[in-house]
Amino acid sequence: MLSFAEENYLKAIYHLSEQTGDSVSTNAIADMLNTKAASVTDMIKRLSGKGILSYQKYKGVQVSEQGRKAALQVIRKHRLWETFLVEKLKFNWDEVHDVAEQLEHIKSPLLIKRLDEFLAYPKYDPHGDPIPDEHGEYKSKPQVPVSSCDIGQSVIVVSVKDDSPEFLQYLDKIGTYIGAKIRVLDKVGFDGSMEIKIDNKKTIFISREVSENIWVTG
Amino acid sequence: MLSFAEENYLKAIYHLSEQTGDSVSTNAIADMLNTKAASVTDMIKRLSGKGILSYQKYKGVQVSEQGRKAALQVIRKHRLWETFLVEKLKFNWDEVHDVAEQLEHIKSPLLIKRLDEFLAYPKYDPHGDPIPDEHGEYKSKPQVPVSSCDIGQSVIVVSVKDDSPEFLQYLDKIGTYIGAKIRVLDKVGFDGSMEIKIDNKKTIFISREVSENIWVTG
DNA sequence: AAAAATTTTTAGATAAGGCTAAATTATCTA
DNA sequence: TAGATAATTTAGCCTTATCTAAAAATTTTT
Repeated sequence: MLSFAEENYLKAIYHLSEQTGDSVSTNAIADMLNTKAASVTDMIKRLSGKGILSYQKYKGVQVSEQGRKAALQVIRKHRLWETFLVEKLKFNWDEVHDVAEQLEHIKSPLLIKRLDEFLAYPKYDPHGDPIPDEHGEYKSKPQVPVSSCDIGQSVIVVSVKDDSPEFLQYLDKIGTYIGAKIRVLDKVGFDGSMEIKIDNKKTIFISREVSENIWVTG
Repeated sequence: MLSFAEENYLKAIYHLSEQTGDSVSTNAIADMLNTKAASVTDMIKRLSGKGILSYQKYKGVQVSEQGRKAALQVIRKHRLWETFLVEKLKFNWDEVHDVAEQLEHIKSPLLIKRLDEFLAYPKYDPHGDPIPDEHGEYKSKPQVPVSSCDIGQSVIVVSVKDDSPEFLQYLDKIGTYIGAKIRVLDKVGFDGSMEIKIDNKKTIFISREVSENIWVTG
């Protein structure tokens, strides 16, 4: 049984290893969790001792198969709770993260089973991310960042890669949501910004950073 | 902001002080929380320092007004979650306690506000206990233990004072639930047991202990 | 009211989790 | 390839929450 803190480390390390595909560095973990490298080293040792991570001094860590399964269960809980908060309790998608961060650590298999049932077995959370099933299985929709789309392309928003309140509130303001239609009107070579039309209504410019965080499907 | 452990102590002490009306002893707290007197002494000091309890060495503790308010908010959360689990997630009333014990510590005023709304502002939890509102106000139904009823009296079950799975499963087995009708057929002076008829159907004997834990209204 | 029993507190440890400062190892650069 | 720089680990300390054993205070008994 993992503690609250151990689960948070595991989740962060799993996400980092998914991004890079490679082993994860102590500093990267410290940055993500807003903690210090020394604390990370301590925790890495404990999680290695439990068989959750494999670790070589000074060489970074990798998530073991056992760790991967445990991480996916935490992610499953997080995303189910986010779905609950939005679908049932009428939270806005920018309000759910911190609460789900707490709820994901509740220990009760029955609770998660029933919650899943109550939500009618959702496959994606409010940010478009896939919800793993009880075996850790999930399927992602094929998707690419808007930044990689060509001029003239019309696409549908599938997920957002940053779920900070600031970014999500910005998306609300420009009328972008999961399922919205985006047409690429122009790309500015200079700074990578783009001109897009949303739902055949508003035409706006988005920065490169924004275009890299909105993911779409053809 | 109280920690997980502090909230648990406060809740236990509040419940004990409600029962006795008096100041609460270190040992009583240790018993209720399955911990040691020494640990209780430490925690009492910390909670006193925070103004939650008033405390005199060797003389037991009392809950301050500030402590009372904080305790009622934890109890409110606990009972709202229990209601959610039974009403929405189809938990049985004997399955909710441990999960609610975890959920009650989630910190999010918005979550509780929305949960309350989602449940349509329930006044009583699945065990018949009143749910305090956001100001800590609540009204208990007038009620007495079955043990204090007279032969021939017909009453309605309003609440149960023990919410251990064992007791609740026993109540399920004998067909007793919140709202059930009980008629007292006989009282045995020897051991305080009683013969009762439930919903005009089953006639059974219940022990004194059971009759003291089922509360009813005339 | 003194002795015995019980309750409560203190003292000293332990484990989880975190920090700072110093030491060590890797990596980059000239 | 040697120094410089950056990343990582170790060492030592802090806090929270728990424990056992011993000391002190309160109650109960005789």
